Amino acid sequence: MTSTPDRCPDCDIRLNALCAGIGDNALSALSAIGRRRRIGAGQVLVWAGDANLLCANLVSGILKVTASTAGGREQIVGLLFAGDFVGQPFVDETTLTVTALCTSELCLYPRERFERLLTEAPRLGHALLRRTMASLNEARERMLTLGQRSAPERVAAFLLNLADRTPDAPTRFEIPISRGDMADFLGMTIETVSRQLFHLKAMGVIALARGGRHVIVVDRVALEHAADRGSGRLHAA
Amino acid sequence: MTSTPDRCPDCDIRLNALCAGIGDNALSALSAIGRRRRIGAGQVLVWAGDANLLCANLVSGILKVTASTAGGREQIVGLLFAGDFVGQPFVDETTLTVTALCTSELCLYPRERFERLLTEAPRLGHALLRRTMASLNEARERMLTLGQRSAPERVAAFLLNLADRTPDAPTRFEIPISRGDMADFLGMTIETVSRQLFHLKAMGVIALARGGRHVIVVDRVALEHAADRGSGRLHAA
DNA sequence: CGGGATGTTGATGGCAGTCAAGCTCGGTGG
DNA sequence: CCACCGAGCTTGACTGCCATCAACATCCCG
Repeated sequence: MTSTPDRCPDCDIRLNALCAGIGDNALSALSAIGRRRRIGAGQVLVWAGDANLLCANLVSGILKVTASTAGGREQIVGLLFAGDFVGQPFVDETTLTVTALCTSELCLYPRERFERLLTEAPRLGHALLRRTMASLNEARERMLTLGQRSAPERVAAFLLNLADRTPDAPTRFEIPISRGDMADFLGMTIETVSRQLFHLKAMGVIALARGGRHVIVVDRVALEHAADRGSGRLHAA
Repeated sequence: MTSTPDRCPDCDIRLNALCAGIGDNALSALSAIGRRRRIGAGQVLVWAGDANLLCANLVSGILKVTASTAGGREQIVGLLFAGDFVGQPFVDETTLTVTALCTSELCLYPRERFERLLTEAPRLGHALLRRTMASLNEARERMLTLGQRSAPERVAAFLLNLADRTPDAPTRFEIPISRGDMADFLGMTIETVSRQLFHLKAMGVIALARGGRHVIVVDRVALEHAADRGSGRLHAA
């Protein structure tokens, strides 16, 4: 028996993941096809180009979803946190690579069985639709950033996003990813990321600690201003 | 009577839009809440920031979906063609502007009623989920382009996409949007788009006609090569 | 045929990428 | 406890791509 159906009730993400509010039948069906797996930092869960066999819920940890060009440049197209859904239903060959940024725990589902469940359990499909819509909106917001915003704007907006992700302590937080990943996420280079952070620090907008990983927002208004217009931008008409 | 239920059978997009394969009950329910509307080129269907009242199927024409910065710069986050779904279910205030690029015909649904239908008609929800997943994959592909690809790569890839969209005549096609929209789509300026097209033309990869709107692909292999690596790029390791 | 919108071409400059050292910090072993 | 080591990060110098500004050409429509 790969699944212990009664592990769900005390699962950390029971209430905010896909499994929430889908009804008892769907939940036990989902539980029946799921199995837990833990993967270490840097390990790859799915390679782009592989047969698409897996979907999952991320129980704990952080994953990056990346696309890359023929030339080897990499773009992080999504960061996944505890409770997020992982995978590309309805696609036969994956186009994206999924990598753990830190030790992460997953609840894995065979893709085909998960898809079958989607047709059988409408509320599960509905819950996934909501999540997918939200991901799409997020992706579109990021298209705006990648297409139109300057380097200072990108970094400032990124920090604001992180700050808002920590509702209890919005002025002190940890950057959960390396400079390199930050660069891949924002569509720029490590050096430029570093310089922009330094610039914000020099302006007294933020302070950095713990090897640049810990951020203290000193002047939130200035940070918001930087996110909207960048430093070297023309004023709006 | 705003709806004529029997208009569906001879609708142009009956077979490839959301309405396909959702069952007769769902179809007539959808038909019952839908009403046709025609909008002219340049007209705005939805403004970002408005109350989110509408969803729709695009029956004919082309729509652009745009996001814009506080400074007024605009990014096209999606282009919609006949059969595509329009709107953001589950969101109360729109963040995106939807504009017709040419005279377009829509089948409009009040958002709330459409959402209710989603819970009542599982196959409709499932069909929308598939479409949304596809849109998300497309959005991610575009994030890669906007974040990592050079100007020559972007333009070449864009032309290839258009070519592949016309299965019957993949070497001769019309660019359905203006240079300005192309620039907003690709995250660059009108001038750069123009120059890249000229460059491809000068290299003998494409030919242009009808005021630069009509494209003939002369050397497909070269175009694919340009899309992967750009002209001025370092060779892959 | 005229005028406005759309697209092209040219000159210039700034932003961010590239290449190359140096630095910091956390971990390890002496 | 301290010296060493290496990965990750910072800083500097330089280059090049692409945005910007500005004319000019072309197309389309009345």
